[in-house]
This record gives sequence, C-alpha cells and structure tokens, in this order.
Amino acid sequence: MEEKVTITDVAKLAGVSKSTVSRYLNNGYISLEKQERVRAAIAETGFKSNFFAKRLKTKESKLIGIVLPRMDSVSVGKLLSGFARIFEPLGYQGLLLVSNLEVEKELQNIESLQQQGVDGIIVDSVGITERHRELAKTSGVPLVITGQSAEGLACIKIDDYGAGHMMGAYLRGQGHTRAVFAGVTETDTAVGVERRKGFLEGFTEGETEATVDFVQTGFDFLSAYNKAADILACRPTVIVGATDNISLGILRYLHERGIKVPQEISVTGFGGYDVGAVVYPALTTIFFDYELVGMKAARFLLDKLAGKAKHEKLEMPLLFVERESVRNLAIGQDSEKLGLQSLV
Amino acid sequence: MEEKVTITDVAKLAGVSKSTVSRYLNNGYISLEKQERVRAAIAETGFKSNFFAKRLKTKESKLIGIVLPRMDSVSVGKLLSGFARIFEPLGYQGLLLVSNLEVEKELQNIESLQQQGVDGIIVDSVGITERHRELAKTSGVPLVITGQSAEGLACIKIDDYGAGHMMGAYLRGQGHTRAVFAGVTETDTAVGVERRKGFLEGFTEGETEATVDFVQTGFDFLSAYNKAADILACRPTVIVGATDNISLGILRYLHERGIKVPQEISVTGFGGYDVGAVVYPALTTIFFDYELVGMKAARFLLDKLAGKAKHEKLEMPLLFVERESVRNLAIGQDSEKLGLQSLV
DNA sequence: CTGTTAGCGCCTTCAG
DNA sequence: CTGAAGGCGCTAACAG
Repeated sequence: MEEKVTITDVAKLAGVSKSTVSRYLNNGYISLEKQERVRAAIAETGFKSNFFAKRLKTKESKLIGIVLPRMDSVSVGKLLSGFARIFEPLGYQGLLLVSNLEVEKELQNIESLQQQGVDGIIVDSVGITERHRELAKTSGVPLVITGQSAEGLACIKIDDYGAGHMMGAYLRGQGHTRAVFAGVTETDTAVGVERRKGFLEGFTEGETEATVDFVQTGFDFLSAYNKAADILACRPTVIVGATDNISLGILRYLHERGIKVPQEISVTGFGGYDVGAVVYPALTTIFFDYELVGMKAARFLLDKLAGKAKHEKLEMPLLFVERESVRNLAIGQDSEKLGLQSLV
Repeated sequence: MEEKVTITDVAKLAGVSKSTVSRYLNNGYISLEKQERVRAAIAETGFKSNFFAKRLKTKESKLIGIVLPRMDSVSVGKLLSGFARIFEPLGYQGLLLVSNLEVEKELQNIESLQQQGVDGIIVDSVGITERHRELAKTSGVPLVITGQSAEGLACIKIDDYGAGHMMGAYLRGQGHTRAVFAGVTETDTAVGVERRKGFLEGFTEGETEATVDFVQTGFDFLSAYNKAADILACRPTVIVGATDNISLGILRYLHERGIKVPQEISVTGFGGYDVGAVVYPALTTIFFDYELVGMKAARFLLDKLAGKAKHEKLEMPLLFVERESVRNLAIGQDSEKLGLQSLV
C-alpha cells in the first residue's frame, strides 16, 4: 500500500522542476549533478512513472493486441512464443483476447482492441469475413492476420495448399492409389478447403487412377477415433488426417483392432507435433513452424508500425517429416524409419 | 486513418457540454432528449472513448497482468483458458508476460506489471523467492501465485504431494515393490520435490520392503527417452514419470526395445493430458485440472480486488485415471482397461 | 542545460 | 438535470 508518488514529488525532493525529472526519465539533457539528485530522489521515494498518464501524452501504448481462437492448443502456444520472441526485447507487451472459435467474438475483440489504443493487432483468425476488411480499413491501428489468408489484408500463414499438395505427391510416389482425407469443416478455409484441395490435386494429378474419399471429423482425437470405422469402410491404402491429432485418434483405433500400420494401412498427418514422434509407429507428417509464423507476423506488424507497410501475403516454408507410418507400395517395403530422433 | 474524435467533438455536435457526454457514457443523469442527441452525435462521429485518458482518472485499468514461465505448454494453455473464462465476462483483459522459465525474469515481469498500473497480477511461478514476498508486500497491486505454494502468499495450485502419495499408494496396492521415479530438478519445488516426496511416502509407507530409485530427466519426451536405459538398469517393476510427457518418452523407448507394457513393466504419469489416452497402452495417470486452477486463481484475485482478501492457500482436487499401463502384480493380471473412452 | 507554460482526453465536484 | 472549472500525471514546446 504505497503512497502514490508522482513526478512532482520527485521534483520537489530533488529541488528541480518536473520537466527536469521528465527529461531524466526520457531523453536526458541534464547536468550530471542534477542527474544524481534526481536519481537519489527517485530511489528514495520509490517513484514509478504512471503508465496511463504517459500514454495519454505520447500516443504510444507499446501494447500489441492479440486475438486468438482458443488458448489450449499447441499451435497457438507456439505462435505466442514466436510473438513474444520478437516483441519482448522491444518492450512491447501483449494484450490477449480469446474468441472461442467464434467469428462474431473475433470481430468484437478486434474492435475492442482498436478502441483500447493498442499500437497494433495480430489476429489468428478462424475465417475472414467482409467485416474484417472494414475494420482493417476504418481504423488506424495496423492489423495482421495469421491462420487464414485474404486478399487485401496483411496475412502470414503456412502454405496449406502447398502442404496438402506435397503430401499428395509424396503418397502417390509411394505407390498409393486409394486415400481417405479425414478433414474438418469447410468453414475453416485454411485446413478444410486449401489443405484438402492441395492434397486432392497433388494425389490425383497426372494420368493415375488415384482416388480420394473425404470423411469429416472434428479437430480432436476422439471425434477422429469415432469416424475411423467410416474411414476404413472406404478401404483406403492410406489415411490422411488433416491434422496430427486426427491421425493419432485413428492410429489408436487401428491399434485396438489389431490393424498393423504401416504394413496393412498407412497413415499420415499434418502439423509435426512432438507427440507424433513418440507414438508407434511414429507419424509421417509435414511440420509447420508456428513459432516462425509468430515471429514473422510480429516482425511484419512492426514494419507496418514503422510505416514500412506492404500489403503482402507471406507463406511459410514447410518441412516434410518422413517417419514410420507410411509403407512404400511401389517397392513393397516400409519407408525409411525415423523415430524419436526426428525430434532433435 | 480516422481523425481522432474526442468527447469535445461529440459535445459540440450534440450541442451540449463535455460533462453531459461524459455522463451519458457513465452514470446517466441526462434528459431523454439530450440522451438522444448525444447518441446520434456519437454514432455519426464514430467516437471511441480514449482508454488511457479514462484510466488516468479512474485509477482502474481493467487489466490483469499475467506472468507465465512459457507459452508452448498444454498446462499453461489450460490455465489461460481458465483465466479467460472468468475474466472475459467481467470485461477484464489479460496483459501477458513470459519469463522463459527464469526466476529473475519472472521477478522483473512482476515489477514491470506493478508499475504499469494493472489491477491485479497472477503469476504461474517456477519457484518462489524472498523477492517475491517483498514485491507482494511493497506494492498495492494484489498478487496471486499459481504453480508453487509459499507461506504468506496467496497461492492456488494442484496438490502435488497428494498426487504423488496417491500414486504411490495405488501402485503399492497393485503389488509393486520396486519403482523408479523419473523426475525433474529440485529447483521446481512443486514437481521436483513435493510430488516426488509424496510418491516416496505413499509407496514406502507401512512395513513393506518397497524401494524407489530416482533418475533425473528434463520435462520433454527426448530427455526422458535418453534416460530410459539408466532407469531400466534399476530393474523396477514400475516406472513413474513425474509428468505424462516423461512417461511417453519412456514408453517409446520400451516399445523400440520390444519390452511389453504392462506385461513386463508398468508405467505411470502425472497430468492427465489427452495424448495419454491415445498411445498404447493408454497411460495410467493422475489428472490435473489446470483450467479449474486457472478459474480459481482468477476468482481469488477478483476477491482480493473486492477487498474480500484472505491470504489462504488452496489446493485443487485430483482425479485418478486408471488406464492400461499398470499391471496388478497382486492378483497377477492387468488392471482395468480404459482407452480413449476416458477422454470423454 | 532548465524552469515555465500548456495541454493530452476524460471525469467530477460545484454551483446553478 | 446541466454547464463551467479544475485537475489526473506526464511530456513537449517555449523562452530563458
């Protein structure tokens, strides 16, 4: 319960004017002597400059608004780590708002942040709407989007189409012909549409008679597990989970039924989460560097703040992680094995 | 790039005084007629009240400082979800600071937050020091601690000792006599000391000739995996990972060596993460409800803000999750099996 | 180099 | 019920 000591108290105690103290705090045009007096006074009183008063003047909050669809997900955690890596050293702090996967809430959050006077906003979006564009237009607060991409907005995300395509081409190369893509709703453009489309095209392009069926699941283990029977009914040579978690749920189901992976059926995922390396067989997947996305997004926002704005659309590099869950049908043996080592 | 419209502009446009607009915004002693005029003016100008100016007067920021050891962890994610669940409906927002698992940084963050003028602070601590107590004393900003417990501070955490004890007693009940506790550094009082101590006492209490060896690992899959050989060298009947992740790393190792779990050796964890249910065998563990911890911590802080402060120490309930990874040595068969169902 | 003088945008007595 | 006046704590010209 400290008394609130202001710059005036310090000034009085040091025998100088407020401005001198202010200068001491900021630029620094002060004689060495007064400098010392101010320092002493500040130490004695335990003075802490008032954040709000300062911001009221300087028009700079050093606050970055961050809106996320949810908190308890690995990828979101990585993303935040990426933000922090960039913002923290520069003295920016993050104001966090969660949208519970609801677009409406996401919009509200953005608006609220804009009023709040944050310097910039990053939103890990669940789907871009027209209102997003409006908000970006009508407010002076720089905005960058992650997780989805949209024309005319500053977006940074992983290349979902590319990842899907890469996986499709790889599996075709391994001699697979019948795939099931276990994916999520199309509301999620990035995962439900782009990633899937990429896979479809990568897998079927050329003269092959490759086919791919689609089975919709949720994002969690359990909903994937529950759809496993439907998936198997399509008699695929390979099951492609839109997400590592989906694949893990399916792997569990296959294990319970005694169906050998990859001997009898292959499974792949997307995401490259660590757990994919500890399950058996270790999951072949494509690694998304969400932390890097976070860093790029942060840097991008900083650029916009500095006026070096360029409404560009960035996509991140992908890393194919070949582990144990795919069988090479072309040469009749399992693909190269990489277990825990691939964690390093 | 909007023009910044202030309360004065609105007042002018509505033909009233600033105070009247202010009243409209806050309490509300205004005639219906002017109320309407102000509303119109506000809509027309797109006025948004300035956050900092407002806070400068009201001395209330509606901001909660949150300091976390790291971002990319499931438990931290759950914790944040819990905070958000409570704070969000009340209009509080979270200001996030990360300490990268460094105590010094954690202290700095707390201090920085205190100066910032947040209404309250929650810190998910990696270890309480004397400085923590000082900071809590010398600042008027209410503080609640999570993750660790310390006398004289407001703490809310899971009961690590109790969890350890519960697990120890359970395994002894299953007829196990030789355990290895694969744990982390003692710097982490909660996990490295309390949880371990609880296990030791729960497992050895009574006249049994139970023994437990200790092998130190990190928090991640890989470091546990790398210590698996050392652990096996102790020839335990059961391996107790201090964390589900540790157990998962060990499970992977055992699988690679063809050692059957639970037939040849049992494994348990702590945490109750979802993944524990999809690996095979599904991991027997103790579930920690971090989201609940988050909610309780948030509520506690709110109480302190409201003056209903009570320097109490709260511990959360535990849930034992019996799955497939422990063999009952007493009656010579595996314990009850619960796979994915236990996710529900 | 330093003190004085003005506000930043809003809220809050205080007379009316 | 309403307008005028006075700050909240700090910074930023402006003359010295």
